Amino acid sequence: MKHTQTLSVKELLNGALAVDTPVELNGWVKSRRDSKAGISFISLGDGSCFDGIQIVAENKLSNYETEILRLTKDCSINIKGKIVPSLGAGQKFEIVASSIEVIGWVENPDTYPVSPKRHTVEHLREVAHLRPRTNLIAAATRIRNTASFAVHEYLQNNGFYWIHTPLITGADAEGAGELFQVTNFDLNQLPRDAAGKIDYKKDFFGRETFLTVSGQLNAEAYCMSLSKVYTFGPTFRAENSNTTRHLAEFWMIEPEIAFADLMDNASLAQNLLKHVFKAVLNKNPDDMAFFAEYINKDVVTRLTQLVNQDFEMITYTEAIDKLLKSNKTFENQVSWGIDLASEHERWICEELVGRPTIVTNYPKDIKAFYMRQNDDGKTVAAMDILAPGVGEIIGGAQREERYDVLVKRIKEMNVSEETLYWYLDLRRFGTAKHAGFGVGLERLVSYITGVQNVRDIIPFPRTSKSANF
RNA sequence: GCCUCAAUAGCUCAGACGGUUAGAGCGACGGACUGUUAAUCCGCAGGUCGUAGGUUCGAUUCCUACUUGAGGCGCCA
Repeated sequence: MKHTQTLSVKELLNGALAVDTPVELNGWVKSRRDSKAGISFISLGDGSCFDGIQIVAENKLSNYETEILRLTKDCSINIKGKIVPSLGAGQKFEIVASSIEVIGWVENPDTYPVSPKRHTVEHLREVAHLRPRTNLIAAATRIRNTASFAVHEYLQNNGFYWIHTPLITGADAEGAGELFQVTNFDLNQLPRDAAGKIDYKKDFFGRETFLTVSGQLNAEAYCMSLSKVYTFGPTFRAENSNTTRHLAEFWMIEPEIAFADLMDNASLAQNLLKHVFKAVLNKNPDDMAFFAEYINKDVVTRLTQLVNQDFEMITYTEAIDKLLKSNKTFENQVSWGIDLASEHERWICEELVGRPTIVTNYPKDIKAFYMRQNDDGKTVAAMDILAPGVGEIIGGAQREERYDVLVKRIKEMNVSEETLYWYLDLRRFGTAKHAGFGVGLERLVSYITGVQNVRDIIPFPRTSKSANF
C-alpha cells in the first residue's frame, strides 16, 4: 500500500494537497537551473496544464552529482517528496524532493529536435511525434480538447443527438470536393468487365466507394426523425489545396435541425461558437495567455468581446454593394453573381466589420444543389461565417425540402439522381424544412489561438504529398 | 492544379566579383555566480553549404533538373 498520492501537476498547483503532505509525481523536465550552493531547480511538466511545477533538488540526494546535474529537457522522472510553500517568486507551491528517479534519459541532447529554445512551426511539423512536447503544440492541443468538448456540451444541453455517420460512402456527388477512393482491389490487377472498364461489382462493397467529404446528407436522414442532430468526426478531401487553412483529413461538426430556417441556423451557429469561446476562456486561461504573448496579442480580448456581442449579419447582395462602394481595388472584379474571393471575404470581416460576420443568401449558381431556393428565384438560403485571419469557418444553409424543386436542381447541376434516391426519399415521406451547417474544427481553433496554419492545430496533419507519422 | 520564394552548424539566420582557415545568435557541453523562473556572465565543440548534372583552371556562390519545405490564388471547413 502506498502512503503517498500520485497527483498531476495541475492538481498540485491548484492546491489539492496541504503543505507538508508527502507526494509522488511523474513528468518531464522542462528546464533545470543549478546553484553551486548545492541546490537545483527543476521545472517539471506533465501536460496537465500550461505551467510546470518547481522541484527543489538538494545535493544531499544520492544521485545528485551522477544524475540530477545531467538532466536535460524532456528526461522523464519520478519524484517523491513533499509539497511546501515556495520561497521563490512565480509560484505558490513547490516540491522538495526526497528522491528523484530517472525513468528515461534524452539521448544526444545537442541534436534533440525540440531543444529548449523557440522553434519554427515548420521545423516542428517535421518532428510531429516530438512537437507535443513544446508549449505551443501542447497549449493548442488542450484548447482543441476544450473546444471539442464544449461543442458536445452545448449541443447535448440543447437537445441534440450525436449521430455517427459513416466514413465510407457511396455518394460521390455532394459537390464538396474531390474524394479519396476506398477499395481493396489489387491495384496491379484490376478486374475488368466486358467493355474493359473496371468492374466495381467485384470490389469489396460491390460498388465504388469513397471516404466521406461530409456527414450532412446522412445526418439529414436522422434529422427527419430525431429533429436535432449533429455529426462530429473526421472528414476527407482529396483536393490538392496548398494553403494554411486546408487539410486532406480534418474534423468537422455538422448540426442539422428540423423545422428550422436560415435564421434559426445562424442563431444556433452563433450560440455554439460563443459557448466554445466562453469555455476556452474559462478553462484555458494560461494557454490563451501564452498565445496572446507569443502568437497574437489580440486573441484573448477579441474572444472576450465576442462572447458579449452579436455577430454581424449581412446579405450577399449587401456585401457586394459594400465591396463596390469600398473604393478599394481588388484583384478579382466585384459584381453581383461572383463567388466571393478570399480578398473580398477578408475585407468584409476584417475591415468592414472587424469581427466574425455571417453572410447570407448567396446566388444559387455558386452554391450546392441541396440549398433552399429563395422566392426571388436568384438566391439560396445559404450562410457562411467569416472570421478575421482565417476566412470561412462555417458554411451552411437551409436545405431544399421541396421534392420537385430539389429534383429540378439535381438535374440542372448534373448531380447523380441515382445514388441520391434515398436523399430524395426524405422529401417524399414527411418532408420538413430544415437547416444545418458545418464547422471546421481546425479553423475554429486556429481562430481561437491565432495559430495561422491548421497543420499546427491537428496532431498529425495530412496534406497533399504529406502523410508521415 | 497554377504562381512565387527558400534550402549554409541540432535550431534560426548572415555571407562571398566564383578564389586559402564559411560567421552570429539560440541550444548542447565545460566553468563562474545566484532561491533560480526563457536566469546572468565567461569559454569550448560543432559544417560534404539539399541531391545530381553543367559552365569554369577553380562552384557552397552562376546555370539546369530533381527533391523537400513555405507562402499566395483557386476549391472549401
